Amino acid sequence: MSPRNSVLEASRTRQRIVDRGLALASVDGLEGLTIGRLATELGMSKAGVLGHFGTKEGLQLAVVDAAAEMFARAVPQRARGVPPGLAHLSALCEAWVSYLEQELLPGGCFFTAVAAEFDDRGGPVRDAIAGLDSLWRRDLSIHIRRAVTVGDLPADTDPDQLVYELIGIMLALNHSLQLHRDKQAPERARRAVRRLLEAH
Amino acid sequence: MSPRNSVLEASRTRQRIVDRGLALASVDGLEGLTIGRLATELGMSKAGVLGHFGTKEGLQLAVVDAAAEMFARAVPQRARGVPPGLAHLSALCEAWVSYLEQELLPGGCFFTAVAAEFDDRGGPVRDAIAGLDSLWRRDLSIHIRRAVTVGDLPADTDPDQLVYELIGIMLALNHSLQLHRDKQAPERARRAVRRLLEAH
DNA sequence: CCTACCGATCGGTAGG
DNA sequence: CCTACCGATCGGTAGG
Repeated sequence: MSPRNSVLEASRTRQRIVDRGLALASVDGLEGLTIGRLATELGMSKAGVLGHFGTKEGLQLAVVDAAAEMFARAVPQRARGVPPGLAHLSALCEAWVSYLEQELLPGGCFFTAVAAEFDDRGGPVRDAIAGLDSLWRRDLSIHIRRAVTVGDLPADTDPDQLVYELIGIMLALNHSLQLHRDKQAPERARRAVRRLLEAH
Repeated sequence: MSPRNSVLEASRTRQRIVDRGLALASVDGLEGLTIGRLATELGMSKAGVLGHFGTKEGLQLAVVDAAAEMFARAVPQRARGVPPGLAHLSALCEAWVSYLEQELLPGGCFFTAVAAEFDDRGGPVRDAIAGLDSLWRRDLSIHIRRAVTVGDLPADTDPDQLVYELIGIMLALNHSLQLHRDKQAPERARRAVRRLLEAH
């Protein structure tokens, strides 16, 4: 009854596949995400799923893209109206903490999971993940330097060091939430961020 | 030529399997660790490998045990001679940083990788990982409290908060090393630890 | 978007 | 510790 869909319907189907794939991959990883399971859960055939992406790697890249969009909406776009400097940096961190706290995906932060998974491999998927992480680090670094320029942070602040420590706080947050279901973790993260930004 | 080995030979074979399994799992995860590949790399049959552990889950648990032993040798046992208090805590952190810096396993820190992998599942493997992580957190917490008692850290120190932030530093270290091959990361970690222990 | 199929590999078992 | 095998599932293709 539903072969040969219109272009619109096809793109809607593609979106459905990617959304479900993102949820599955956040739990089982991008390698554990299988075309067969995705097809079953969506009530489709494997060929129907695969047709939208060509190969499994194509599917994985589409899922990474979707995760990046979700992160962008939840964190940097939330802080858009906030004026540059320490206020903006704080807003970014707060959005970041609450993004992790909300657990929008069943398996916790997608990027933490797939970064650990693709860490030590080569290929386009790993490159996409590393590239997005680099972009985010650069984004953070820019806001830190802006806060220094404005005078909100001392002139001898080392932006890369601060980026490093902020990332650590968020990695620890995801770790505590996922592995120990520790409900105090978000508050610990906020305290750590506060202490870090005050100390500098 | 080699069926029916002696007990000693059997335990040696088992150790060979676990060691290789640990290296493979640090790269591909505990689920990506397959009996077939392990057998091929060791020049054995699949049944020969599986016989030592019964099931794949048994193999996974044995590998987790081996990783815990490796970590214990590299970190807490290194700090054994150091007197309690801040000195001991600092020694623990330095051993921890250099354990990650050395990259004894091809895939980086085994526990970071498998924690992210088994995060959101159930079962004995997840429980083993979470249990070991809890033990290590408790160990750290004890040394922090000891440093408070001795007067090396202020009386209002929150041990769990400090544990949280130390773990973040080490997670960020592994992340930077594995995803970006960042050679400055160990020095950043050391600086972060120093700042953290001085601030308290 | 489907059915029908491919070779390869998975974890695991029987039997020796 | 081996050979020989099991059903299930993997990613992917042919053809419509």
